Amino acid sequence: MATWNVNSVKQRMPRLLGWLDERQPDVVCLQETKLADDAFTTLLGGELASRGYETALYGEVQWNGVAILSKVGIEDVVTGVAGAPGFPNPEARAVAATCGGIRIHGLYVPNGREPDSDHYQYKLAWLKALTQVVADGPADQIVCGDMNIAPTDADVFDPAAFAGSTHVTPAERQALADLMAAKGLRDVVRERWPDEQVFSYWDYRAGMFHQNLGMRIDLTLATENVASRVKAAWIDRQARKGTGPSDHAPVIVDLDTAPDGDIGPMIPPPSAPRAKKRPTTLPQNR
DNA sequence: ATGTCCCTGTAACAGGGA
Repeated sequence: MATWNVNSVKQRMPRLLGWLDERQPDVVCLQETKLADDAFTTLLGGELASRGYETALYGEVQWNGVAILSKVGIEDVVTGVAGAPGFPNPEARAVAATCGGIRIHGLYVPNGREPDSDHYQYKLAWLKALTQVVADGPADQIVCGDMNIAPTDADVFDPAAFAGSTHVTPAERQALADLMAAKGLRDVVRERWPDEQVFSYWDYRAGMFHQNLGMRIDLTLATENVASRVKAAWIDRQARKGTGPSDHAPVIVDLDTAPDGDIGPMIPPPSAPRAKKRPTTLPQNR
């Protein structure tokens, strides 16, 4: 499964379709689609259906917008977060569905803008309501998306550069910690890369991506049942390169098809045939 | 520090959001 803030699904369509064909995820959570549901379906419905995806959409005309794409079923769809405030009206920032037996929450958490602003208070209240929804949910859950919070100082390129800014304040980090504690959620990408700089967002401006001056604010959090099935977890930086990228990279998590141990080891036994060595005469790929 | 990109509305730019 994967989560990706695409920053306009209309602008990102060629990149998104190519990426789906390349990575072939079973479930994808999209954020900042910036498209009403009827326009989303007109634009992408056929392309997604031909690839085997069903969709759960919660969009708006101009801002925000979230979606879940799934090849493994999409049941009990819920849009929005029960009990969450609007700003002042409800915004399209959350969609949940059960896909392949896992309750998936695809989220675009409010930005917060400035500490102690109305929008910042909205962000904290919204996260508190989300925490209750997740706490009331089943044992198999994934909470993912653009959380607009860097969990620790290791998740920003320079903590000093973020002094006085949102995304790193103690209150935001505490709200995230409370959300994780409510259901024992694990940050599966950080667990896989405990000592690496792994960013998911780089500002478009000033060559930030080129210099790897980014933040890790797109998270995949999993309950114990699901986290124990994780076989790989990474941020797909390739998708941030080249022409017409989003400012966010996708986060990809591979799950075993059954709880750990049920289908045997993933590493082939020594007797398994090895892949042929590549001939050394191939031209260098540069 | 605000150099980019994306949206809408209104008209080939302004203003908001990230």
